[in-house]
Amino acid sequence: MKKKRPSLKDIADALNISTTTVSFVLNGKGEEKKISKELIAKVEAHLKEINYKPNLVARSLRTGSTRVLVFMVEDISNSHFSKVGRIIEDISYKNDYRVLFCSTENDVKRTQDLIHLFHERQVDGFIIVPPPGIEKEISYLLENEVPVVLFDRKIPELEADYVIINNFEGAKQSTQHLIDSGYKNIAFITIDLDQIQMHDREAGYIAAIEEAGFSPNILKIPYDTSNIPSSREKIKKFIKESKDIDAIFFATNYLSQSGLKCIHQIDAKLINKLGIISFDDSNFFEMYSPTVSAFAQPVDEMANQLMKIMFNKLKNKEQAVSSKLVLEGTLVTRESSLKK
Amino acid sequence: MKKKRPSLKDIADALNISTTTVSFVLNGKGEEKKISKELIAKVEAHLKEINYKPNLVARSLRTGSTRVLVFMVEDISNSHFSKVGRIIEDISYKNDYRVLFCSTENDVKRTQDLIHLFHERQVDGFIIVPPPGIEKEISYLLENEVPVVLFDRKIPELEADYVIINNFEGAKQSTQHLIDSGYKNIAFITIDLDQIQMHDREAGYIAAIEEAGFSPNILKIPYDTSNIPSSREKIKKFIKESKDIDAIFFATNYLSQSGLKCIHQIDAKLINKLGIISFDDSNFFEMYSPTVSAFAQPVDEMANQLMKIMFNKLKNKEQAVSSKLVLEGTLVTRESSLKK
DNA sequence: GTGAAAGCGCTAACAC
DNA sequence: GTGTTAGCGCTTTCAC
Repeated sequence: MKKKRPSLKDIADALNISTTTVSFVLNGKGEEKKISKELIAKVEAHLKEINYKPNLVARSLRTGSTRVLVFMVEDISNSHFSKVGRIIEDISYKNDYRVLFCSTENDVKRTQDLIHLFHERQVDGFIIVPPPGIEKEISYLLENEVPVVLFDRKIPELEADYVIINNFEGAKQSTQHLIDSGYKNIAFITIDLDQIQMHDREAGYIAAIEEAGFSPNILKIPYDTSNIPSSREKIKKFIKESKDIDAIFFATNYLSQSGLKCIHQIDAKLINKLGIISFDDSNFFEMYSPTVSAFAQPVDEMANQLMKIMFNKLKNKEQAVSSKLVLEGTLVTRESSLKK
Repeated sequence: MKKKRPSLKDIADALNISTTTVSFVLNGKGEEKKISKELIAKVEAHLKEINYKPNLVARSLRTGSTRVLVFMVEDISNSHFSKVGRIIEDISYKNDYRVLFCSTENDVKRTQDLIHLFHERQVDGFIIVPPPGIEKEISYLLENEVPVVLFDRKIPELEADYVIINNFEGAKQSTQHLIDSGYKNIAFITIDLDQIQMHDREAGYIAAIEEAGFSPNILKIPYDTSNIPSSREKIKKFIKESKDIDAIFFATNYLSQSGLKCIHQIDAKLINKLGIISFDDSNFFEMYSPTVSAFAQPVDEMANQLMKIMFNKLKNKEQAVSSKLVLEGTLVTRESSLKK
């Protein structure tokens, strides 16, 4: 026998008052609406007693707002993204928003599905790390005036707001740091993806290398989450075949982690001969032996700026204040990039 | 200037037909309701042209169903859970359900919030790996006849359905395998959590050890995601201080991974002297050197059974068919548990 | 101070 | 075959 969930009306009937009154009390507008203290107390007691849970679907239909934001990143298990996610979640909770997380796996089809799914369910805003090829869906959201903030990378053709870092500068500084430590034959291992942040990192590496009068040495791995072992093989082959390399700059933190395993598997002592630096920091790098240097993104600042822009959009739907932010990261030097 | 999103009514008006007709076509009931082929085609063309997206909040309010399920696990980045999650997602999609994933971090407060959040938003069903202390919320859901299936562990006091494995048997088999390989001094490293699956694994270990006439040697690590380094220290200390240990059985895959790092850090050659087996498999174990033996849960079968029970509940809300499943896992022997 | 009632966008029973 | 309409549970304007 099915117990129907109590509705506002059931409560109003039980208490012999109107739904309006119950609704006001429920939303903490009792005082404001000058409902008597006693009535408020009575209603609240009853709400608590029956453990009333409002139907948020109905509320959303009425108010047009779900108070839900989505945070779509490449891979939520990547510590860079999950750290930012965590801060975003905290800020949102404080402002009475919930956050749904999801991983796009950098796959357009999947991302499209996710965007439609959430848009149809009326989420209030999107924070997206856009995979290549997603321009159309993003413009669709923009046309429909759904708040969108891009993160980690921008889409140059699009009038969308974003918070990114200066990838070129970061990569250049990282490479320069290896050069300053005395390394002369610095390889760059990156992901073969046509995305602006990857191009910028590569360009930064090349700029530093050429300024120093060295020659670039680049390995590009296909982006393919399902095929980690084959990436490993490529990295191993590359390292084994280029015996003269004395340092490696990895373009992402997950590449660094794969790379470190490869280096270890080739020869347990090899890690002590190579200079290593990673773009993007990771908890793992502090625990590794040797500790691994990294170019760290300002996680806290990024999350805060992201939410500032998002809340601004949420509040002033009309007013299109364009916010395009390029932040600077910091070089975190640890043992792996000291001169060996 | 805000472009209002078109509603069913806008379409009906534009086409000079009723919302009913549009609704039927939209839901693929055109044929069934004997709407003329031409009209169907016309409506579909229009829907496509304006890129109509139904307001699923309104639909949910009307139908009482969101076609969303939640999958709540300890840590979605744990490969055991994410594998099951992936299969669940696939099955759900085929049945036109979406799945939301979230991590409870084994924290009651967080899990309560999550359950309320989703329940108020009217999700259709919950698949939950219950953290200790969550009994009350689960019974609340059950009382409200919300479909719930527990996973990975049961709550003995509760009349909730579940799909788990035979932890006792698995742990016993794993331990026995190490004994059969000739190890005599087998330690068990587990998590200090008052949860039945952990007790069962410990009991299985002890049973095998005592049958063989050996004595148990157990290390319990506090469950605390935020404090991985201190867990590492405990494991290292334990291994260093018990010089006579010749094998270790880890109670979870994440413990095994921590443990392997510890062993490596103590002495790179140590791994070749110790017998190792892990409860729960992981992709990582096949890549490691040596490859790591594990007691694998039947991921595919678990996910399928889980969804079978869930769909059964979803379809027959009334009929309470109790489904409590205890599946058997399989021992996957790899290099780490061969006699050294 | 409190209540009546409209309406958010959709579905589906019923009417014609 | 297609249209009319009630109603899902809630918020909020307006009336008293």
